[in-house]
Amino acid sequence: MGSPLPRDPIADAQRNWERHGWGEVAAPMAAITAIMRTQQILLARIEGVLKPFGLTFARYELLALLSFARSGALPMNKASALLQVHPTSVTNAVDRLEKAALVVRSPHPTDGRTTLIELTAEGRTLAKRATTALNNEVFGQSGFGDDDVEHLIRVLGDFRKAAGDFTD
Amino acid sequence: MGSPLPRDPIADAQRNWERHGWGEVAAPMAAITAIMRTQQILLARIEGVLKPFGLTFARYELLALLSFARSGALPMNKASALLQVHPTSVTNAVDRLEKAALVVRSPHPTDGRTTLIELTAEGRTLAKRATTALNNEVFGQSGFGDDDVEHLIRVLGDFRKAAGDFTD
DNA sequence: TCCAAACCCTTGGATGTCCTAGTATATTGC
DNA sequence: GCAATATACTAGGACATCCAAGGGTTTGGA
Repeated sequence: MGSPLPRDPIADAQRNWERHGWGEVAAPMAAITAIMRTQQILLARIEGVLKPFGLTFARYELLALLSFARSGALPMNKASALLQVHPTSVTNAVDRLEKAALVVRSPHPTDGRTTLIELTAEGRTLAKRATTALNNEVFGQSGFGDDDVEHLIRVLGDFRKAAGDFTD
Repeated sequence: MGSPLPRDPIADAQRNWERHGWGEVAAPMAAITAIMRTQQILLARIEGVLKPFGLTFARYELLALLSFARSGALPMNKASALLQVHPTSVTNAVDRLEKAALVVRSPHPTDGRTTLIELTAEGRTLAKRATTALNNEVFGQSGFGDDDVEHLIRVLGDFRKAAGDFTD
């Protein structure tokens, strides 16, 4: 999107915060802003790897989730809960995946309100290939050291738990 | 969006990765997924605080950036570079901020290609009020410990630098 | 039994992000 | 000096996310 900046804009923001008497919260502000930016970078990498497969991250996540379900199928509301996104986002993703013949919608056997999302054979194959690509090109080269990875998992796990993501 | 899950879905994903022979990259995958989810949570909190001000995070960031510029004005391309977003995203944000009379577009004095974004008095006031709210309600209660904040700033800073965000 | 409340999914709308052009203005190089 | 290249912004389109509403299905209490 652009060439590297001469200075870290987030560090600058932190200095600005301190300069304006908000020193107390300057560091958390910087950390949070860094998380936002890191997410943006990671998402771009992931989308870049998935593009050749005709997938976006949202669709890939759903595909991967289904591929781990014992039966290869999940109710939409279950998928929404596990992916932690709004139900309408799942509807959107399923619409597109279904058009691509990677999943199929089927009625729930006992609950007429519920719709099951089912992986097709092509969907399962594509999920596997996409996962391999992501593992090789993104997760396997994250750039984070092993210790930092462990630390991130712990710190962000605590944060997510405190935010009400899960009980455990 | 939903009640807490009984188990951490990211930890489950990590176990699934290991179970499928991708143990080498399971941890980075979990860390990256956690970053994505954490960003989602933080963004929701921030947007919640900004909503009463009629602002979104994208618009607030631009407003805050301008409020720190010495002259209260910046060329659009400069803003795009500093915020690390696509130029069209800045166009979009400026359109809306201008409709709200928080900024004004003005021609660059010497370069006819460039457009300056200028903070209005209301824009400056609103930026200040919104910043106070964010500091009190989000950054001041991030939930991250001081040590974790320092660690995040360092680790994510290294990551962003390696990703080519800045030279420094 | 039966109706109200709860739940599930979808549609429509608002935002934001990116990409791909297209237009206008500057700079460069011959 | 002028053409070719580079830069700056914007228009249009594809996607994703959320919220608000609406229609169908279940559940539960009177």
